[in-house]
Amino acid sequence: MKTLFPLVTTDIALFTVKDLRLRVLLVKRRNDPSHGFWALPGGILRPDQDYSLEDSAQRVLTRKTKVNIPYLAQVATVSGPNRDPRGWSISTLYYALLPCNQAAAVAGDTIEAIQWCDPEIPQHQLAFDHPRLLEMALSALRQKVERGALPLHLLPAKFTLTDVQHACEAIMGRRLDKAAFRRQIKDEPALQLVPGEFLRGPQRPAQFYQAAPAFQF
Amino acid sequence: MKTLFPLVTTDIALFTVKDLRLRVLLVKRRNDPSHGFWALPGGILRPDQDYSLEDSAQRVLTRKTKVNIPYLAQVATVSGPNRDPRGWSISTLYYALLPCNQAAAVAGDTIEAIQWCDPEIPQHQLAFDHPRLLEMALSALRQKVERGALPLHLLPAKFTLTDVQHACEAIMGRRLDKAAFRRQIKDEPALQLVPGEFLRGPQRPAQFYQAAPAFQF
DNA sequence: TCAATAGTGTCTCTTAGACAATATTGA
DNA sequence: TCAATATTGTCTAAGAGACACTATTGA
Repeated sequence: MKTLFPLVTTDIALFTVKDLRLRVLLVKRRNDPSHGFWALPGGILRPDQDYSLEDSAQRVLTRKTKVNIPYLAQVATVSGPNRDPRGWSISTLYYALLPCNQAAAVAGDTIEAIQWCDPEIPQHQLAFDHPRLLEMALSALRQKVERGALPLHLLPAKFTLTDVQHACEAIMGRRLDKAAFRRQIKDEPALQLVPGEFLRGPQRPAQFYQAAPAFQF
Repeated sequence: MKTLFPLVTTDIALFTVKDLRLRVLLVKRRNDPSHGFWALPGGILRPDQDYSLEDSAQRVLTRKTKVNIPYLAQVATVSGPNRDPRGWSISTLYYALLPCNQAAAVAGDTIEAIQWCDPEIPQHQLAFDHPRLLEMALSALRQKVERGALPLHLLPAKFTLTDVQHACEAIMGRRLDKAAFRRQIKDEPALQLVPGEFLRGPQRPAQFYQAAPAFQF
């Protein structure tokens, strides 16, 4: 009964930063619809297994990519009779952040391949309305950082202030002024100095920081 | 099969400004579940009638209150097995704006009564998770105005700059500085001066403005 | 010493908030 | 003229951006 119950799904834009560049995870679909097309990872809600849409997104992501995600944020819900060939459907979109050092995702069930792509220069034609979804997710992430949130979920457990700045620059797609950036985050309670720990190299050592225990992006 | 298909609904926080105070529309439910309780207006998605969730919200609102709404904005989608006694459900929340001079809504089908209430001092115990939904909707509306958007949908076709300021003050719940407010909106393309038209009274006349044709909140 | 990056200081310009001054009407 | 509200001007403090300066290490 396509017209009685809509298809309820979640889609996730999983972001990471590799080599100072923002990347989003795309998957190549093994099954219909859109078999062989690239898309954002996503899947159908299972009320018998999921406690919420966010829970469903988490489960779908784990099954498709074998990675566990520390942070999910809801972006929006799209809907309509034509966005999925299977009929009237709604999809709740999330974006997620993954530290670069955990981004060794592998293809899981129902997936032919995965790839970390530049979210602004799509090298694949995306299935369904996923071009628009990716745009919405990136925009939501940027707005959050624009408003001063620190994307610490993209970083390893210990990081330098320069690392934080580089992550923000990768997200925003532009260079940030070092002094202004540090002034902004100077009194940020999310940042905890790790006493006595420094990143060393052939230059002045950089103080290590960590996310505060209660930190939420 | 409650566990196979979730119940898909929309809920709407419809705001207006009466006598310089922000008000939200609440309805008293005539049917189960939560018969006799007050709640945000909302209803079940009908894929055979609705072209989108927003369309569904619009339809539900028209049926319940006999008012047609010029603006709907999606806030978020909530979900889970326990938020509605009928079983696993999802609800997409919208907020909407209605000009004060069109706020003569009447109770429609499935509604016992309606009331315009202070969204911050609930005089009724709300059904389901609607206290939280109302809080989310109000917060989303305030953030939008905080970022400089002008809630012209709350105003009649022609209005003065003081009217705009009063609407913003009602939403934000605090007084705004007149000079600063006018500086901010001075070059706002959404505002069009109506030449030669003034609000007159026992004081200096106030210039009338209207929303630009392409205006979207 | 030098190269390289960390971290800080300074200057300017913009803007928000507070507050005051001026403008224009009807009565 | 007066009361009342519209509209504009001024002062100050805070913050962002640009840029340069100092600090500290390994080699």
